[in-house]
Amino acid sequence: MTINQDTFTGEYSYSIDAKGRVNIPAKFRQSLAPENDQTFVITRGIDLCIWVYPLTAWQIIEDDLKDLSAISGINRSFIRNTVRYASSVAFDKQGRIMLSTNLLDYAQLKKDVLIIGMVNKIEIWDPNVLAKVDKQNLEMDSSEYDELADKIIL
Amino acid sequence: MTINQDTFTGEYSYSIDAKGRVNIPAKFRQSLAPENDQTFVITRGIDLCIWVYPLTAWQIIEDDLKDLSAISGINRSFIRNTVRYASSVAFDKQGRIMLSTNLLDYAQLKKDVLIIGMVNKIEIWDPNVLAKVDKQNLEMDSSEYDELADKIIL
DNA sequence: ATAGATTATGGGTAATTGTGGGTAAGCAAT
DNA sequence: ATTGCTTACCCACAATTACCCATAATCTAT
Repeated sequence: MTINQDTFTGEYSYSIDAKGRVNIPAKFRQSLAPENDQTFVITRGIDLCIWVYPLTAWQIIEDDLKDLSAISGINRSFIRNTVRYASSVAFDKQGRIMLSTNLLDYAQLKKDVLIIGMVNKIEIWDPNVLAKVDKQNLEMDSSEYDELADKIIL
Repeated sequence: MTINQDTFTGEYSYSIDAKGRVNIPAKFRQSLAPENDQTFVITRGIDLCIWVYPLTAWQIIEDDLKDLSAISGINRSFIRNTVRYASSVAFDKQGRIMLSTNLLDYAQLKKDVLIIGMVNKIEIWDPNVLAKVDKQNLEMDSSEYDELADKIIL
């Protein structure tokens, strides 16, 4: 049973094969709405990871970007960096997608990867890189964190 | 007769079988509202235990998380840490759910477990770990406890 | 107290999943 | 056109998971 259409949770460890393919966890594939045509959009994350969106979710992001004024320099560079590395990929019969060397290099991916559901998108991490980021976050000021936790009652 | 839909009380002792399955107490299953489709969401607790939510309760948490913008770094790490270890599981014809090795390790579960109703969610504990936590709490200053007593009238 | 139903737990089998590799089709450069 | 390289589409297999049935223990109601 899936939680919701086009939403993803959980952490899975997978491996990239010699051809640069990774499996998308079966649970994630099953929760992908049929309108997406078994297609994701992959791009650079803000963190050192790869972001994976359902196709239709990405289309909405594109529409939002269109509304940003191009006069602001910040807007232009934000648009450029978000869209620049994005490409759509359908998964094959075994449920795998191909990752470009560009994205592999950016996220410093070798063989083993962690795939993490981030509710509306998916992240693909190198385990060591993520561990480092986790550690940094722990050392950060936690007051903002507590504020968030106050709003979202577990 | 159940007290309320999607609320859980009481303590039960169960065992995990060789395949990593635990039975959800019949009383808990019966009080689970039909909208949940016999499905729970299991994740790491803040304490060293597993938290088990009714599906619909978890969906509310997810919806709140969806409203957080991924541009803020603190939001990203909050979402990641909240959702990372969560996955949905439906119980089988015998009323059991499967626990991932990740969660089993985190909660230090061996064979025997204690399943405790926590009103809106369920906790799964290793008996020894829980005993240790109970003991620590007893040794703590009881002033906070008294504050709570003001708010909730038993 | 007894019979019948329900519940907890164990195990067998079929289906799914993750992973590896093969081969043909497309593309670029010579 | 030919060569070399990359990508798309198959097939294969081991391991895991889902689904079914069985049995013993416990509970329920008369």
